[in-house]
Amino acid sequence: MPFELSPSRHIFALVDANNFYASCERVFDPSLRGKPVVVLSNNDGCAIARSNEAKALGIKMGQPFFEWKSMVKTHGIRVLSANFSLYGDISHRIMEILRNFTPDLEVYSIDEAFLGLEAFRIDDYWRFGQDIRQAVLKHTGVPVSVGIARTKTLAKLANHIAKKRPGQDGVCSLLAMDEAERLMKELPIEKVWGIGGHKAQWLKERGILSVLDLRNADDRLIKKNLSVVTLRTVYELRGIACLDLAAAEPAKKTIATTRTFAEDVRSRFDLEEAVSVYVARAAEKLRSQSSLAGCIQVFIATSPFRLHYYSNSATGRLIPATDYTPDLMSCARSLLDQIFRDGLAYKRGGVILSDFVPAAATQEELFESREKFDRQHRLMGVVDHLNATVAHGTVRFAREGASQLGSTKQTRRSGQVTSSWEELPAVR
DNA sequence: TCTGGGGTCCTAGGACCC
DNA sequence: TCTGGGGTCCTAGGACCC
Repeated sequence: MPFELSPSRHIFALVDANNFYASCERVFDPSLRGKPVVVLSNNDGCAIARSNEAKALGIKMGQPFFEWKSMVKTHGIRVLSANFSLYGDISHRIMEILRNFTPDLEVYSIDEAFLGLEAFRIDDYWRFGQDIRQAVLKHTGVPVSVGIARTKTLAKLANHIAKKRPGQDGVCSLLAMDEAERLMKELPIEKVWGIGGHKAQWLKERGILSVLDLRNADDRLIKKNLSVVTLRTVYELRGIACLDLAAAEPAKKTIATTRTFAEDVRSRFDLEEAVSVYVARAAEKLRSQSSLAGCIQVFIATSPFRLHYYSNSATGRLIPATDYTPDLMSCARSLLDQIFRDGLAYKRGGVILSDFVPAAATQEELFESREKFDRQHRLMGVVDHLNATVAHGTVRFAREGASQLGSTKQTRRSGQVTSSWEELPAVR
């Protein structure tokens, strides 16, 4: 058997912010409250967060801006470029508040976390959920919803109910199984964590329509056709925990920096500049988790929405594994040579690092020059420190260029109110 | 005209080996 | 008509997530 079959004795709470990016914007600009708010992706391309008012207008997640631009004036929609440093900062504060409720905390994404509660004696879970909501709202201004249940998948479902069902007041517990069954009967399967469009379609064609149907589905049918991942989901719906709380953040196995360019890039030189910027950024992330990369991949592509789409990538091995930006840039440049074709209008590009080893591990190949390695390591340490403490981009490599080629367009961004002294809000 | 970015896990199928 | 068998390792691509 792949996992234990006994009912879970865990208790999970999933805390998830409501319309997180839109709510963050409202914290520092009260004039956004009560109005439809939409936050845009890089290059102001498409909607990545919507307030409830904007959702009610029919603007979809991921929908391109130009498709609903005409509604902005008529409905008074407030449109903003993404301000990720602000969201990251507020996210961090929320997680610290949640840590006061339990040390068993898994930060699952920028706007949600699982809490392990089985170690506590809690008489009224609904009340407990309300306490969490009020603490986060009071200290950050961001509204959150809380779902409580015996498995992570059920806690996710509970959170969905907490958000959508009137009268829940933002909290829902599925600890009482008969109540859980009643609600499952009403919910369609695509609301389940792990059931995407493809699997939902397949299941519906076989008459499995509600969450309750899925919970009662035949194990063999699920495993044979939809893999063990979905079988695990079905077990979780039955209250059998297959997913544990991951309190420690695991090191990443791949690190990517990819962008859609603000404008077409045509020349080999300009493309190299853009790729170098992405290498520098990816290498910085690599060093922040103390890894060395053994593999680097570079890709470039023209617009997939135009004729004659071209997309290609090249992969190189790094021997020995490294986190040294200049070496990564040299390798990226020769990879770019392999895939660059003249005469095309490039619209996207990126760098992906993988095959990591811990930076602390003894590098057998390094006996040639331990000293050189140490020198490089110190240099990168200084660069990272300056960019982290003074301002990002304080120190750059010549190959990154001085122009803004390959960078993104953000014409509607709110201020750096929490991360820049100059823009700190004044209270009167 | 205008269409995001960064991850994880699993599976199928090819290469290779004995 | 008939074309070994079984194992491992690796990679590309699919599906899903936020």
